[in-house]
Amino acid sequence: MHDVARAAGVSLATVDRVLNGRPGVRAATTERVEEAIKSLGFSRDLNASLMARSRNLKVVFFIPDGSNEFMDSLAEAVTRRAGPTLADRMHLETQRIRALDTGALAAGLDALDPRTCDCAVIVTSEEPDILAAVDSATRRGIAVMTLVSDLPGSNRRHFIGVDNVAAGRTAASLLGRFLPQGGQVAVIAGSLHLRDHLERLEGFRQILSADFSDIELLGPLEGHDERAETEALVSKLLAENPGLSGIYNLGAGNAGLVSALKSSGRAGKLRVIAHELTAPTREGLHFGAIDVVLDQNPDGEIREAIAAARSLALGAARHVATDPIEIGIFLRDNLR
Amino acid sequence: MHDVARAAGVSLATVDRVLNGRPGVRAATTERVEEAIKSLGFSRDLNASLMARSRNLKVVFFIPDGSNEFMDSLAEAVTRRAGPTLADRMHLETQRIRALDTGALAAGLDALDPRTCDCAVIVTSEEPDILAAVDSATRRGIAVMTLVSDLPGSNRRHFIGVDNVAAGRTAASLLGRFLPQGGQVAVIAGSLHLRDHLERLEGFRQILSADFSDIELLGPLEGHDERAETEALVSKLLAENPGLSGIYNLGAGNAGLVSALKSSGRAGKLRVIAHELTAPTREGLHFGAIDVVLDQNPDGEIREAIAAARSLALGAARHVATDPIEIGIFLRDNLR
DNA sequence: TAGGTCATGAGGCACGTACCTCAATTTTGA
DNA sequence: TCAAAATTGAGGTACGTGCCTCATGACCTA
Repeated sequence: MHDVARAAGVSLATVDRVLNGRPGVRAATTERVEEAIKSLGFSRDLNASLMARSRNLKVVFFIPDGSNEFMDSLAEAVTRRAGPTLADRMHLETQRIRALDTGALAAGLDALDPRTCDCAVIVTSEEPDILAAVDSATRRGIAVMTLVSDLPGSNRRHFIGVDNVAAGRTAASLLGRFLPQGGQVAVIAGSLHLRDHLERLEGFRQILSADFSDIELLGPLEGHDERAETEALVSKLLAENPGLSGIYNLGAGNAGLVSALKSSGRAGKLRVIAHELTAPTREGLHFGAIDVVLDQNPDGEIREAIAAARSLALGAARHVATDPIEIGIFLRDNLR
Repeated sequence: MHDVARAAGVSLATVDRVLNGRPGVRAATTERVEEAIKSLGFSRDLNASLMARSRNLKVVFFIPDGSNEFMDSLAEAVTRRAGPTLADRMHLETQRIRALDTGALAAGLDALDPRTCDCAVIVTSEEPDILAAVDSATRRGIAVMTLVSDLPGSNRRHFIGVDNVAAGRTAASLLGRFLPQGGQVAVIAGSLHLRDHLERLEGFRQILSADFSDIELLGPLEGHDERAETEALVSKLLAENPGLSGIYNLGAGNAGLVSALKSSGRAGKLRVIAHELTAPTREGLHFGAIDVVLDQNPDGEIREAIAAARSLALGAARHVATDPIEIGIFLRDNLR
């Protein structure tokens, strides 16, 4: 800061006012300071800054509540990181929001006080009231990031998630190789209104039609990400199609999938691919009912979200670069 | 530190002497201070500490040089991290050491000055002179970590690497599902003297004999991780075994594997699994000569090494906890 | 008992930033 | 043109730690 002040011909106090957006600086002076910052390649020291304020960087994660096990593992990942990141003056808080309750999420965002919260991370579908709440939070000086599913058209500063089209392609590519003789494969989605499910389906179809024309696609069927509904659906599917050779469940409800496979007595005889490494899919892998699980890597997503929050806290940078999240592929044999 | 000093009934200076292992403190006093530290749960602030010394935390990576592309990607991962970590007062340096030149590695370790280097990360095989160099560096106060391959029996503070047995199991599990009719599968290793190769082979055999008894195993053959040798080996293999249905190359030399497959005209007709995502394996995936690549995740390894170095710099902690490195599984369809 | 050694306390400066006050200077508006 | 308002400078304290000096007092040995 001394160097910047000298280069711009101003005092430390003025540099401080510019850096922290405090009033009392003429536009021309601000410009001189910003030029000096750029030409010196100065970048503020987040750790020293937090120390000087004797304040932690606070990030609030809004994660859907309900019966979705993947969301639970996201929340657990936040909890796991909370200890270590505290040493770097970051305070992570988790708020569970009733699934699909956009009003509650909007209210949560509105309640954030910019004096105590620097960054909010939300998992949400695209809804107009969320869009408004994100913009309001941004105006108040809280950086908002989207996780898992993006919110295009909003003022969110960053998005972190996997490439779902690639996930669908990968599922097709594996199933195609698992079934060299061809056969019938059923696709089960949670809902065809969900962007991520649609993207996975798109990728799956792409590769199946391009590379594995011997495979006939059945569905997609909708299980609404629920255990009971998915179980009924799969039981019916298995009963009506004795020749079925594979299933790709690109949604949730895996507990139902596994129990239907078990009770049909055909677990292990069909090739099955599912999403997200959770208790039911782990069990499915372990007992051979599921062959492969594609995982969004919740730990990686939380890790990158935290890294992005630190970059955003440094202020200026309009665009933040993070490592892409890789899709995890799990068989019984490489389970953590 | 004030709280600790008060609780122990000593001055700040004495706490500082204890924390930094400086002389001039009676054993009884040291004990009082350490008790106060434990009962208060005090842990020093690495960022403030580095700032006070106006010094960066220096980590030197010793990475084998030569034609091994995986080692190159490790080095690139270090370079990628160097910028961002500098903001956290970490200075990363890479030294490439001629492959298998244990003398050079030992000399490199011996040349480290504890005043300018806090931590060394080495990739090495098990050799007595390396063991001695590691112990000497540790005595001088430099924390040594092993990467990729461990050095049991040494004073290394931490090991970071993947579970190679699990990698072998995963390869077998995939190949087994790729070949539901059974068939002949050849295994190619770099050298049966390398611990990681042996572990992969062990895992591969485990699963093949347990779950896929229709598959006949050919080999292991040794390609010594070299392009030309591997190419000759695979060409001969393909010529002599017209019925071969799969290949698992658990070593390097993938450029040779791919070109042998191409020139035999059987690329895409055999199921092929290889290791490490590098230029030749990417090309193999892209053109269908390789079906799956198992990757050690060099970026993840470097990330965890850096995190571990920070923990080690905090001193006391005898044991450091890091996230396990997951094996990456790549098909053409989820390439980064 | 004198002289020496060792353990400890007290306090200062430094690191890079935040944020405060007060005074001095410049700009603005009527 | 002059007072009021806005802008800027100067300098202080703080954050948690490292590292230095100097003084003091306890203990040991000859």
